[in-house]
Amino acid sequence: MALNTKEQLLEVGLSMLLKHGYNDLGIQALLEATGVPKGSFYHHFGSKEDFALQVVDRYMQEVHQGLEAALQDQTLQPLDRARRFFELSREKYRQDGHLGCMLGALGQELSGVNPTFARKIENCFSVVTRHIAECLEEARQQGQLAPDADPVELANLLLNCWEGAALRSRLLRDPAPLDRMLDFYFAAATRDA
Amino acid sequence: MALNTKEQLLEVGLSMLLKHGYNDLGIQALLEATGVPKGSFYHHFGSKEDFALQVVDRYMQEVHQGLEAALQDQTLQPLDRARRFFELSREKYRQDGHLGCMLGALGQELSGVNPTFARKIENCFSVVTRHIAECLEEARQQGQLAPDADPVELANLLLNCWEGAALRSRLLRDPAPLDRMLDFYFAAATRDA
DNA sequence: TCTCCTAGACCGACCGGTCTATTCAGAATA
DNA sequence: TATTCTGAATAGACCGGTCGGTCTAGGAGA
Repeated sequence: MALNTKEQLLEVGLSMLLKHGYNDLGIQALLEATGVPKGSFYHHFGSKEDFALQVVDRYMQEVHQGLEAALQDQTLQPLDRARRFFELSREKYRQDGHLGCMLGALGQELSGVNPTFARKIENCFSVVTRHIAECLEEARQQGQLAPDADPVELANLLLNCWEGAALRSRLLRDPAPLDRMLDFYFAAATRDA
Repeated sequence: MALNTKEQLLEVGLSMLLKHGYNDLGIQALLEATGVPKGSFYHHFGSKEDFALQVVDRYMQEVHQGLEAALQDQTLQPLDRARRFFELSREKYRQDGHLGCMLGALGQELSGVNPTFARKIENCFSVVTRHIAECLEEARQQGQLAPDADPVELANLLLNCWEGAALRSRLLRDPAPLDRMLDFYFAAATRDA
């Protein structure tokens, strides 16, 4: 049952962390929600911070699933693959109740005081942009983007703007800002291809 | 001294809130930093939440100063006025140690559980976009933007993307994402004017 | 004196984390 | 196969510290 218990803590912890953020999530509340006793929690995790970092890892597993599903889809043009990834993310946000992106939320909450988390989240962003940049480079080679376009910078822009739209979507509990942002970005990026 | 005490709490509270966020900011720490006794705090503020909401009001006063300084500058073209506002904001972030925008940080941290804050922050964003939209409408009329451009939507896009860049800037303690985002946005917005 | 504000001791609740006892599946031994 | 052994996992009482908030007393200006 050990694996199940840990998995359950991570899974329920993921949704609670998304809603409450880090500091507003009490261990006790998590244990009550899962029915897991405290001893088990501290058997599997060294501390609350360790736990949260592992939740982020789990979150990133899902992100990578989305990246793979979208960016490896050979039936789409490279640029459409990139857009597809964010549309998949939008659907995930919808399932979670329009709470936006956990990386953005934890990044904002913790990066002012906790360098470990700041590095962790920035590293996650950097990994995602790397994949997207590869995809955009392919788009550039196929003429979907201007020949002098910088895929790495374009990928960072895309992700950053997405995170801003995700914040607004969280505030409004409405996915509309996400779509508006994608429309604007892809129209702008392709205009002078 | 009453006014001074309250002002001091708001001012020091502003910088501490920016760095720590809401839940990680203890009343006690604020009182130690200001030398104000607890009784005074609860004389001026009904609760921690009330205090934080007033800090946001104070933050918005500064935002409005920036809006006025930039958007009323008749020596600039309308579109340059809008850009100027964000450049002023960027300079403010720099002074604060590249911690980004307090609205974005509090919005991310609290909007999952606290509807009062969610509404408050969303309202702040909405007020800012309204001013920017007016400015963009002027730009449209002067031919700096396409005749069929939607100033309200463009203003929301601009602010949302800015907030995303501000998050990344906070993570990296580096203003570069802010400038990249402005370059991209204004190039895109003006291209088909 | 009356009102506003300062002053800080004090409160119960809750926080993250520790500790010890117990359970239990499976390896080891015969 | 029956028994013992062992370590991982469960279980929750318990800890000191800190949290936001209350209360009462004192001081200052009208």
